[in-house]
Amino acid sequence: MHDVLPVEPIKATWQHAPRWRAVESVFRNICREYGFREIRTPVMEATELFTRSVGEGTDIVSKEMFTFTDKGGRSMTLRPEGTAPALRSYIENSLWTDNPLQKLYYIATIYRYERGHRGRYREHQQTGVEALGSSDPAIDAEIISLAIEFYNRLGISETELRLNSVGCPECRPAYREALLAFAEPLLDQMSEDNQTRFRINPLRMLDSKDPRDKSLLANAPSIAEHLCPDCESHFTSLQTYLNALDVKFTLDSNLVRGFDYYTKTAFEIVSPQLGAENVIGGGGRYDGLIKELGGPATPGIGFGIGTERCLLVLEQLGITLPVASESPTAFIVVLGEKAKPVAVKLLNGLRKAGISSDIDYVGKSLKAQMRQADRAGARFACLLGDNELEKNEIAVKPMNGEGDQKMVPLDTLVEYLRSQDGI
RNA sequence: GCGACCGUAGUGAAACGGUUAUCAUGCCAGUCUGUGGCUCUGGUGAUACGGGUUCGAUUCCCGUCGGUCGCCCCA
Repeated sequence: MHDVLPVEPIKATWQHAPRWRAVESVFRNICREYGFREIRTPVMEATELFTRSVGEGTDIVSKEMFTFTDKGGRSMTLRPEGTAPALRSYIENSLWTDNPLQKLYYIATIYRYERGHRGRYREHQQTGVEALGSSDPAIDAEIISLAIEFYNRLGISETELRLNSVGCPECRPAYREALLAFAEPLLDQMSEDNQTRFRINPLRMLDSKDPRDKSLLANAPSIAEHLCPDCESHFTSLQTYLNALDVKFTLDSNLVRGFDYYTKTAFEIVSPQLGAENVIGGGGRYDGLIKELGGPATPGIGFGIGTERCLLVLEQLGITLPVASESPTAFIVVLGEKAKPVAVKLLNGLRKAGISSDIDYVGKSLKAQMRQADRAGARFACLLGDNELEKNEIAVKPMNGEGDQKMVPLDTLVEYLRSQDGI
């Protein structure tokens, strides 16, 4: 876990709130342009939601959930992923009655109980989208191109999109059998992990990074050869759409993702800028999941993007996204007890007029107040002391060499500041 | 869940087992009796926590907590 600060840390410059806002803002804009609308769901859900959707045999459910019992004796879990909560909400609120196709996006904090290191955190943020109600491969392409466009707008152009089809309940069992038959005689030569996978989740054997496993399984049957006609044509069609959108991809028949609910399309996007944790986004189709969770039989597809990992890539690339200034236009410098109430009232007037402004509340000296105005990046320091009070004026000093200090009548300060360029 | 390494002012870094724990930066004040940035001066502020070894522990050992990096897996 980590803090995201208003000041930029020296070592981890990505833990800086303005950078997060910039990334989120790019994501929101793209989602709006692509016709996705925001959904917000609670950070915690009934544990059963995740055990049923993500799958009992997955690492996430078996060892990575933040689970606890609430005062009513119910088992609750901090969401370890974004899809299941969105679908739960879709079902509970019968969103399909609003429109048979729901295109949703979220920016959510995700929790996974695991050992952290660079790029992997127990608490992290994912931005994601879900399109519910369409089995058209064109929407798979839209979702994928949305993700690619997001990276491009951030300035992350060097990415690799890996694509696969993991089949469906029609064709996967046959493939599974073929794979088991191929692997069984080799089992005692494989890694311990893969021997476990053989029993729990055979497809994951393909994803092993162990060199022994890789060579043993090099000639294993490929899912591509076992797809049913429906999955086959969906996959082919998706590739046609991606080509039409000029989205480059690499077919990877070993790509198996860590959720049990995926059907047909599965993809992930990796960045060469990162080390061990190089996946900056991933997703897939989950045509059986909504029904499984108690809703109508409805196809769906979505992805999640790791905000922290994107920020790490940006840091690696030395990219700083433009952010709106947080500096005030005016900083009121107060001298003496008499001026304070006048200054406070003035400050309120400036703010009501939409002019960002600030003042000291810790009894700083004149010099310190000037320094604070400077460090805050204020465009004008407005000095109010006994001399000014006598004449009902205020001294307005530009901080960036925009001319000389001027005496301005108190009741025209708003007008004066507004008349300055750029305000 | 497994393994390796690391925890010193707010931040970033120093300190053969031995004076008052050093430096930079930040912050406060003075230099400038009513004017920011640049000087110079002063002040502020730290050994994660709990045990142990030792005449003496920031330093060595154990535990807890936290962090970093691998494995696994994922964003």
